[in-house]
Amino acid sequence: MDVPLLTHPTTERCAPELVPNALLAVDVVLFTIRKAPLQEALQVLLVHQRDPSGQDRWMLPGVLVRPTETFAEGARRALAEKAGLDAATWYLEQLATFGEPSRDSRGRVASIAHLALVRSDDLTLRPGVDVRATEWCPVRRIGERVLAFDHAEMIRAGVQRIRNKVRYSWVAFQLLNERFTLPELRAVYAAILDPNLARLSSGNFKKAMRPLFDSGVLQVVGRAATGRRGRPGDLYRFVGPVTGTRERELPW
Amino acid sequence: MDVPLLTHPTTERCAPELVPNALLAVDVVLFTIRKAPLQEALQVLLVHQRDPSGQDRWMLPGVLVRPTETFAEGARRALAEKAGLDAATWYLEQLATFGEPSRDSRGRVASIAHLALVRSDDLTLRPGVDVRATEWCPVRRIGERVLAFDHAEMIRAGVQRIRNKVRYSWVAFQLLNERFTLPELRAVYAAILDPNLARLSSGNFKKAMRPLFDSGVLQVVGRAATGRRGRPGDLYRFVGPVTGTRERELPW
DNA sequence: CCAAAAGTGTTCTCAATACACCCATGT
DNA sequence: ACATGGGTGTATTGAGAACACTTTTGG
Repeated sequence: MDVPLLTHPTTERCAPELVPNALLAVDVVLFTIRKAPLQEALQVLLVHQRDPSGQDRWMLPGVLVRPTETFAEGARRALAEKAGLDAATWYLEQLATFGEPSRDSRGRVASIAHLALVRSDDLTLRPGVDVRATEWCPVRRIGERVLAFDHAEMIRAGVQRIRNKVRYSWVAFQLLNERFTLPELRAVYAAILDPNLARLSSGNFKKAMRPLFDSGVLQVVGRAATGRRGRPGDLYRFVGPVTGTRERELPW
Repeated sequence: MDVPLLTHPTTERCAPELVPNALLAVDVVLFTIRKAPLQEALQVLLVHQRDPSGQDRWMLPGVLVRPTETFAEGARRALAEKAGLDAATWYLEQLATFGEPSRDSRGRVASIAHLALVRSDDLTLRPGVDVRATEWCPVRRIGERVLAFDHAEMIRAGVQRIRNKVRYSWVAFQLLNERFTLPELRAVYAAILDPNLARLSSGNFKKAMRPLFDSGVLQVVGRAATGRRGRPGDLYRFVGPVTGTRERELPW
């Protein structure tokens, strides 16, 4: 709630300047799809940094929120400062807030975890000043990493969120280039939901995307370059709103 | 993030006690189903209180988070202190965090909005010390109320959350008594999702609940009392976990 | 006896899957 | 030529909706 617990009706009437009781932070769970076996294609950005105990640990990129910036601005700044990424136009949404009283030894810290998605992986990671290293870690291998704070929990929440969201919304396109083929799109769904999905026939997959064609948000824009074996796929472009949702949710 | 932005490596090595930069609060969107026309059966708890500008306004029950309590504990305390409700066993989950830099004139306040559900409405509301009045407001009528802060937005988020969640999880039972009839259960779904759902035949509704009977989480425990017109329905009991989810999500 | 409400069973429809077939490319 | 992978069409199955029918209560 937002009303002072000051039971003293002293400085009533207008803005009595309350005393801050906590630290606000943002952490970002940034996912991308990278060229790897389907099982490990979905990857998350980690940074190697000193944690409060003085140990070097893997953690999510994050910063303390400035007094005048929004959470979203803070999240994008975290990607810029920690990994040299310009996330100005990337998909970003709030995930959940983690604030167990004991989560940080230095005081009460509440961290607003965010989920971010980036198209393709042709990015150059540039570790920030206080960052020793940056890396893409396959989500399936997160268990092998020891993460600082409750960041493992944040990543779990992020995976759960994107697994749900990809089934009823259009966020999958945020993980693809401007122009893409249906097999590439299928690979995104397979990497996020279920590798077995790759075995689904291409015809049935296209039929599942039928509503998108009918509503015109998926448009043919050419033919894929010829380089791999077999017939090259058609190229498509997604022209719908980022926040759009499907009428019927996918059955997988 | 959780690492100090203190670029000075002064007090490095262990817990340098950071300076709080914000106020943490929790607000609760408490829903219940009350005896009213289906359109207005879903209602939310509001309290009448003085806001920072000195005006009396309707708002959600909320409190500032204490240094040693969790967000959930704070949320339950808000219901206790503002409306005299013992929410110790009620369903409660985090919704989202609202923290626009300008949302409170008194400083940077981040409020972690929570969603709570309570079975039935045989509760006695007891306004807290700084509360002028408490009331259940039909969600459909929220537009008529002028709410403090961004609490209208919080309620929108709460409605959206429960509309989604009721379709793939078992939270609907949190809005019913221990023993209930299928028509009562149908009324809950109709009140939350779509009043037209009440026209769905009882047979089809039971078929939609088929998986719950098969898995044994819905058990017959008797026959409803005879008082209304028509045949009384069977009484059921829900014995599944609160956090359980459906395999297949409801088609409505 | 009739109307109203709860519960049962059957039919119809439509969408998801499986599968057979056609097309384009590299070897 | 043929294997590989993309794309199109058709048949089959299974779940949801509509509806007819039985049961139990109050008027």
